Amino acid sequence: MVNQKYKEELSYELGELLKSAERIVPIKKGSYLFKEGQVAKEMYIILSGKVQISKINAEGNELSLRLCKHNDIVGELTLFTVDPRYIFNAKVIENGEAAAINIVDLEQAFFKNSQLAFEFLRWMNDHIRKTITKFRDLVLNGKKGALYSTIIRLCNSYGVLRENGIEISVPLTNQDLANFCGTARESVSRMLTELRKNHIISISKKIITVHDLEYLKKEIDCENCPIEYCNID
Amino acid sequence: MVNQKYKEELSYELGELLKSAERIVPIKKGSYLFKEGQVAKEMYIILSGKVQISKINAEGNELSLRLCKHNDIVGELTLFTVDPRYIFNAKVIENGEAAAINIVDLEQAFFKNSQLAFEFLRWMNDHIRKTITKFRDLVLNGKKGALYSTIIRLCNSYGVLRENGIEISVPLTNQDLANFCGTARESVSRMLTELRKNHIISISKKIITVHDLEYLKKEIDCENCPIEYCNID
DNA sequence: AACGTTTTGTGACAGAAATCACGTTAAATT
DNA sequence: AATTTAACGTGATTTCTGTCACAAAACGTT
Repeated sequence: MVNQKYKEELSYELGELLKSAERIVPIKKGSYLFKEGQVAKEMYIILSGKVQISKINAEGNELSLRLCKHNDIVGELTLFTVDPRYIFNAKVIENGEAAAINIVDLEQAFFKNSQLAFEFLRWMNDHIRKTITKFRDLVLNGKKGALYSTIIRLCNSYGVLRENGIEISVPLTNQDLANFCGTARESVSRMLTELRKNHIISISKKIITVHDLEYLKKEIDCENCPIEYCNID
Repeated sequence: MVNQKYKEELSYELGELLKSAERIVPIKKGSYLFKEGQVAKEMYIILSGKVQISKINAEGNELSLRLCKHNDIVGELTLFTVDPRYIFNAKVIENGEAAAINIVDLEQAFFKNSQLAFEFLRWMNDHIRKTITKFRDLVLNGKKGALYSTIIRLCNSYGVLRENGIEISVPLTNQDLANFCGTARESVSRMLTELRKNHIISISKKIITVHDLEYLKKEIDCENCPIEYCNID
């Protein structure tokens, strides 16, 4: 049974899920929780630290899909498959711990415990909704729309309110942002320069502070959808 | 209780789901099963006919997300939400019938019946995996990649083997294809012209026949993922 | 068959975005 | 502090994609 120290901080649903957890693994910056193609035996709940989910294509371009933190579930897409293999890379970008849940056990737990299955269904539903709205932004509004949408989502997931705006509390290089947008590093650099020039954002030590979130939202016809669907987790 | 005539054709999982169905509704070409923003009371299983799921943005551009047929589930994203509203449009493009499932009843059914919840979880998991791979193709390989990926998926969902190739058994205009790719109609027209010139495809009466699927797959570095994840449903 | 409507193909052009190149700045390491 | 490495900014150029315009073709209807 798993260490109890995180239990209180978890939502009820995750608490239920965590009862199935086998062990806690430490995660170290730079290492991978799992890599594409590996046989999948476990799904993870991030307890602390940060993990980036990404996919690398044949030309070597990396597409980042999620940036996960405390209470996020990763490796969930391997459930219910005949030959379970991870289809993405999970790179640790900040030290922490993750609870590992054996997927065979979990599938059985779902079967026995409809409360658990129900909560996971709810999570899955939110997750797919989030995924679709995220990609819609990437596809429909060009590269500028992709970047602005990414910044808005980062604010919703990692924003800390400061007197001069919202600070995104994760250091991100231009290349990191480019990977989230499916765009070139140089294009991101140019767009960020323009945003700075117009005092929409400012950047210091790879930390972005957004001074005018409304501007970004207006530019991409943001519908102000609920924050549960508009984040980068 | 629902009409029995379709039961035999359904997979086991859908059969289970269908037990919760309340009524069968006829669907007529040109009408909408539901529209974005409407209060959602029902989820549907398509029994026959075809339904296109799409989203229209502020500028009036339409992005098509799915093209659904027999045994596909639509309207599923409204489950488990506090103020359930449809977030997409479901336009009927071929006459048929759909089984309507009350979402409140269904949520209760999931809670009571873990078998049912389990099967639906499996479906959701496949669905999100499919969604991610689809959008990845749209984002990473440019507009040509988006079109080729869409054609490959259409083959997997609606392809009929002919002596000269795979016939996509749904009439599609260039605009329809453009909507699936998030691209301009004229761009699609040009790309299709080029594919025809190179004898990769041919088109007759809005029906595309693919003569060289391998060419399309090679161009977008297709990994030959399982057909369950590479379709347009 | 004649008509109106929708769809298609294509040229011309403009704007967006990727790529290449390279000097500068910032960060990490010794 | 000095040195190496990584990240950034930006001009120049090329490629890709969208937009506009319009004629031709296909389709549906009477």
